[in-house]
Amino acid sequence: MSAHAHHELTKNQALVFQSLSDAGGPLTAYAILDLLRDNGFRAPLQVYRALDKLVEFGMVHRLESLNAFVACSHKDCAGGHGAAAFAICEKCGDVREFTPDEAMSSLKKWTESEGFILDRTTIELRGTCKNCITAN
Amino acid sequence: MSAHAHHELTKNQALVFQSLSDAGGPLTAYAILDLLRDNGFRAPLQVYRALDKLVEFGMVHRLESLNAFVACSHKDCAGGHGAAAFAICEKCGDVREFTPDEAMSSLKKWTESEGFILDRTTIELRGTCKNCITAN
DNA sequence: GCTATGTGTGTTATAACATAACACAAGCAG
DNA sequence: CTGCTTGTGTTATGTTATAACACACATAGC
Ligand SMILES: [Zn+2]
Ligand SMILES: [Zn+2]
Ligand SMILES: [Zn+2]
Ligand SMILES: [Zn+2]
Repeated sequence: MSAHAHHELTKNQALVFQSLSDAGGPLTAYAILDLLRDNGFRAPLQVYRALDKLVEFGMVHRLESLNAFVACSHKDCAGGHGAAAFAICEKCGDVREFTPDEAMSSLKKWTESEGFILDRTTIELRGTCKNCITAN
Repeated sequence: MSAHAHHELTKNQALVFQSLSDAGGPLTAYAILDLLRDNGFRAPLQVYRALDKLVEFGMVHRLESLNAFVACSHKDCAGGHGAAAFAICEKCGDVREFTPDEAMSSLKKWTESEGFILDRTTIELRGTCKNCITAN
């Protein structure tokens, strides 16, 4: 058994999370809405409210530079984790999540020296992924 | 004289840049539009087109997590610089730009080990600034 | 039982952010 | 002059996100 208890998801939250997991990549709120119309979703708020909770739970991350959302890449992510970073391929749209521990410790040094209380961090790298380079 | 030649700004670009410089903080494109109505601006595109160029020149940075734009904090910034990071206070809206050299070198190590060609980087820290803490 | 409170939901409408498409003007290279 | 590039002005539209209101359900306190 996992050391972390899974959050109890409501029906809408579970549907939104499943859409993101199945997609295997980022989706906009409106793309999720279209995927879930057959499940009774009719309005953006139904998606945004579920996303708000999933982000709060740490099961979904928001990609600020894409205005999109992605399921956390950690298997059965239920409790969230430290800061996440994302490498976003401009060619194929692939998104790789990783944990930038060393970069975060450097950024934290800056915030501490400045007396800035850090709440959350956005780190997004735009570029070209390995596949898209070798494929030329 | 400066070692860097200043970009020749068009009238619209100069007006937009001046608005951002005078503001001393981030502005949305529509806020800039409102500021420049008396100067003949009538439509968002006039602002966005100027902003595109100013960002390209490196004189203005886009804050992804705010959908806003801010003048580069470097005095008479004319040629751009390496990656920038921003500490954004959630209380007062203050934005501090800094150069996260150490964090960038760590992130570059990751991209190189993954074969990811890095094009540009977004680093935005959300939290509470020193002033807002001491002021409680 | 029956309130009060909190959370989730459904719906309509609207706000906020960004781009498409077209026409025209000015500068400059061939 | 012609063709090209860059900037501009305008109208319309597309995309992302929230406001406001009504209702359903569960649960805690009396
Ligand atoms: Zn994650
Ligand atoms: Zn790729
Ligand atoms: Zn700068
Ligand atoms: Zn502050």
